[in-house]
Amino acid sequence: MAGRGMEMEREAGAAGIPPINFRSLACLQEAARCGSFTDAALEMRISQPALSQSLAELSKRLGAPLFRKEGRRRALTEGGRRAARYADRVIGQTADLLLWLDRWERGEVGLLRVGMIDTACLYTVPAGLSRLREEHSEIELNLVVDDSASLLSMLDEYRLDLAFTVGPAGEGFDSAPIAVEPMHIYSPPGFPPLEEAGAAEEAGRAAPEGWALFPAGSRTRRMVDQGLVRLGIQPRAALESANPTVLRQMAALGYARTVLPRQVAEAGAAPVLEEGPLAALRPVEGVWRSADGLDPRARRLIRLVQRESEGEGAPAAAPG
Amino acid sequence: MAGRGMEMEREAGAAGIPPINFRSLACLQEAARCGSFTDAALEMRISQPALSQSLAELSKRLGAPLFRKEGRRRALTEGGRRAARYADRVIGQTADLLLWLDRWERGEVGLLRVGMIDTACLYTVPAGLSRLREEHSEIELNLVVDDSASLLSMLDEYRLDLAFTVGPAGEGFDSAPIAVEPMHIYSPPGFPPLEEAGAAEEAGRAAPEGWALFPAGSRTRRMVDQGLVRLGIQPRAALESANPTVLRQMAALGYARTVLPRQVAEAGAAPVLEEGPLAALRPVEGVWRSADGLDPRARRLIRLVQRESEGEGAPAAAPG
DNA sequence: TACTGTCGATAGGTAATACTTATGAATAAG
DNA sequence: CTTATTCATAAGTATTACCTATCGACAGTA
Repeated sequence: MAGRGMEMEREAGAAGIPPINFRSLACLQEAARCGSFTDAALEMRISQPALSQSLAELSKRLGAPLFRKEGRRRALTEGGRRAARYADRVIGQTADLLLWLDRWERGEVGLLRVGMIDTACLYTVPAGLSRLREEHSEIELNLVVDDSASLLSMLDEYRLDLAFTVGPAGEGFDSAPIAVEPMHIYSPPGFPPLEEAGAAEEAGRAAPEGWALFPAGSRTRRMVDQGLVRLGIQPRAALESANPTVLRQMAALGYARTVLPRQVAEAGAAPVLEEGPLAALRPVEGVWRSADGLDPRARRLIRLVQRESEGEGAPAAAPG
Repeated sequence: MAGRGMEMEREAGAAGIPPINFRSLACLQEAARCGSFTDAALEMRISQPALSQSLAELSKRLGAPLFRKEGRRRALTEGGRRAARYADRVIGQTADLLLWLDRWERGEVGLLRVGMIDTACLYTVPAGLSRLREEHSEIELNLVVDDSASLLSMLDEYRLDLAFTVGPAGEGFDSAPIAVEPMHIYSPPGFPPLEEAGAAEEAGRAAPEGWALFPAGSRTRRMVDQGLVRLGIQPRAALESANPTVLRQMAALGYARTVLPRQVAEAGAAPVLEEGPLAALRPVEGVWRSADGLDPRARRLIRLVQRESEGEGAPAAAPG
């Protein structure tokens, strides 16, 4: 007893299912259809003995005779007919699975879990999402709106396949550029000019007007703060919200200055806010785990979002 | 290019179905259930590398990744989940098939096509048939009533699995004894005694009374004719019918003498016929093609028929 | 930081399978 | 009786499945 080490005793392999090969099921199917082993073998492009042996093996493994001799031909027994119907079903289901998997690989079906920041959800992505639903209604969408940091951790925990966040994404992620949003300072009408505000700070007096800003610690807030510093402004946050619409509303009501992507600021019915200088250029990216590569459905969405926002933001480079 | 002769070009093997092995589906099923390759391999009683490779092969053949790396473990992809559900279905159906085939082999389910001659249907077999339907309601019965010769040719043409006929069955058939029916001459009350009839024949006069007999050419008729000859009788057939009830009725109405199995003759409400001498011993047998062996369902039926008719006919020997 | 245990992948080798061609036996047809 | 057809068997090779041994990656821990 040389060779194949037999340390492991094998008794009830798997669930008692014998090692049936799909080819033998296809053989049975063909043989049942053709009514002849020879023809079935021709049809399957294997030799007649191969088919013959395959069916003999199958019969042995199923533990029942599938054919009986009838003249020099072989005819299905009742068990054989049943097994053939079973083979039809199984092969049909397999073909279905293969078809689905193929379409899945191509990104035509399946689940796509997308996270996005508010402005992406409000302005950048929805046109692309609509197109995706039009063109690929069989892609099931799960949407999450949150801030960039949360989205990235969800991505990392495999709770998302794709996130539209403020770049750069960082270690372990790949990304495709989607848009660059210019963020300007917006003031309510009648507010004192910005110069004066800066001068007040310099003179050691408290600036009279507060700011409505993204939450401290958020990516956007960091960019905005840096931009304002470059402009010589040290803003006092009178209100913080992750919701840019809230910020605009506060500014529009005259409570505070704010810094917003232009799209948000201009979204109101009337242009109630006065656009000040550019404070930051906020890059929005489509982000995914580099370890797993870009999900085909996500790739489709990114392409559609880029196409829909063409000319609006940055010139989009093709993803992944 | 030595070895394996490759005369046959292979292109689209079967229906494009790759050679998937059921073991690999069971591997997928277990891996999905356990959430760990190692545990799944233990569960399946194969080595971890075997399972790992089996899944890699499966993935390759299905043409889609089934798992993704998640830490040092592997987690199902969406395609993997779908494939796992598919594996569940297929393995379930296979288990069902195996179960059915097993019960089929044991003769507990399936189709049984039985042919029988009139008297068998009327007296010999029905008790056993009832028992079979009681004990094995999942055996589907197809019944045919015809004469022995027709039944045997149906048997030969694979249109029956079992026939109860007048023996002996002959070449290519096996049989089990069921009963031996004594066939007597039965005369209507008031008919001239048999001696006179025989004497009339001898004297060259036409016998005044005719006979109601089984059809010329039938097995039973041949036996009856021989029996009557041995009794010195050359019967004139006034009426022929394959239906023994018809023969009895004709005799009961006083039109003719007849030769019937005693069961048939005594079946009428009142004993209107007078039993004469024994003309033949008709053996009834359960018959099947020797080439295919006795169908398990047929075996069950034969046993039940023999048990039910115990002591009535011949002592029954166990079939095949 | 390095040590250590766990999980899965890879390498090398053997057994089991699946297929090939060549040929034989049984049946059907001329 | 001869010939053709259909499937089974035999002998040999390629492919597949599985084993043991070992490695690399990761996570927990000192």
